Amino acid sequence: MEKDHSAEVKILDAARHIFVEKGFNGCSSREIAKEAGMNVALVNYYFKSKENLFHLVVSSIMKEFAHSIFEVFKSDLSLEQKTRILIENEFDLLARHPEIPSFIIGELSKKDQNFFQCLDFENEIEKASIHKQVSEAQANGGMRKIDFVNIMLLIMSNCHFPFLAKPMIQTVHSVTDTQYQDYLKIHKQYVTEMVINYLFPTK
Amino acid sequence: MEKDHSAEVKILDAARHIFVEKGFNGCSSREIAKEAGMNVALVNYYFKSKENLFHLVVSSIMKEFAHSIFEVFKSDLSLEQKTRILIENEFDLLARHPEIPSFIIGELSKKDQNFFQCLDFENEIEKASIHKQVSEAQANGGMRKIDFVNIMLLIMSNCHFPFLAKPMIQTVHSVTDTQYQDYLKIHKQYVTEMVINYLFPTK
DNA sequence: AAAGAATTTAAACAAGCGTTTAAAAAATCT
DNA sequence: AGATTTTTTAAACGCTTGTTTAAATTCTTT
Repeated sequence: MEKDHSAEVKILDAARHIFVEKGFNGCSSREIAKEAGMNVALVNYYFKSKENLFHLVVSSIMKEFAHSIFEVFKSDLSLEQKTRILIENEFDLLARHPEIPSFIIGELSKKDQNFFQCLDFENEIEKASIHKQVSEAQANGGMRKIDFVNIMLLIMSNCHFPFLAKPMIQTVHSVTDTQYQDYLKIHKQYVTEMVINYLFPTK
Repeated sequence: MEKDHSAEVKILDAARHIFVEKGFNGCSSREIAKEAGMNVALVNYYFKSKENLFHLVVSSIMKEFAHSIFEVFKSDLSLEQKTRILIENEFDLLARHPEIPSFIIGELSKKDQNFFQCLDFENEIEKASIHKQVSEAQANGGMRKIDFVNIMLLIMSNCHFPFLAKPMIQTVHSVTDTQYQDYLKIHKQYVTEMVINYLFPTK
């Protein structure tokens, strides 16, 4: 028999919203249940525990963000084009979910690291055979010889940090939300140019 | 009369250690008091409330990091040299306190932004007259014409994110602590070269 | 040494926490 | 329609939270 999922989904949506806004320790099961319009006991009825619900929320968010990256890895493009699209996609995705990076960073720093190894991103990277494409490009001089981890670190640093540091920058430089949007828009262009120039120097 | 500060300092040190490790909502006043070897009531006797103690801890941390930056701003060097030293200093400071960025980012995203405006960084920036130096360098073609906020965003992104993303990268790429240290060491060189090349293109 | 102020303590406060229970309500099946 | 299972509910569980109180202790001053 099929059960009606609406209660489960309502709780999951509310949990995602509240966990992201306040963190695991910054909210209560009752608060999540209230936002979902449900009784407190239903949280544990459907999801066993607050911790388990949190685990599900974080996993689904990380999969969403990882999917966006792996789609580009798997596409049939040059590495330079992949880099451009990667930056474009990250800025777009982050503009739609600007609060996610600080949530992930903040929560992941408090939990043990083995907590999310089940997602198995290494397998996905392998399937996209992006390592091979990088090695070949570096062998024929089309790309600067840098380890793949450092390449991803360079790209992701420049995409994610502007969103992570938004509250910081706004405090330090007295910037409004609208002004910050403008900074982000032009910043994407700077980042693209800087990273491409560095990774593909012969161009 | 002078009071003995040892109890106050012990609590402040314990608070900094535990707040940074577990976040404001991730620890209790009793836990802080226990680490300081004091009675719970002393936390409120000396610091009025947990929130106020937290405020003091965050302010002192942010001043420490800001000081390191303003020292470079105020020095008598070219912008290119300042950029090099800024990156060098940030990587060194972060290597000594790798858990601070994720603490600041994680906690600042949950609190209201006016919370820390009392630190008045804008005044410090003004005193260092860094804006003037940038304008002049950009006028005579020595530096790419980018707003100061975007310049700082470029530099800080590449310094801080590698420390923010450490748990993430280690999960995704199965990297040990020692291996990650090596990635960081070489990454500092990449970042310096990339940022300098981009901000001072004629060199 | 006595008096007064500052510090430290154990105990208690109400409130909120995650989770469980057992009964009520709704839905499903025969 | 009656029986059975699934979903929802209110209430309670023991425990921890930040904070306060009032008594005990230590220190300082006279």
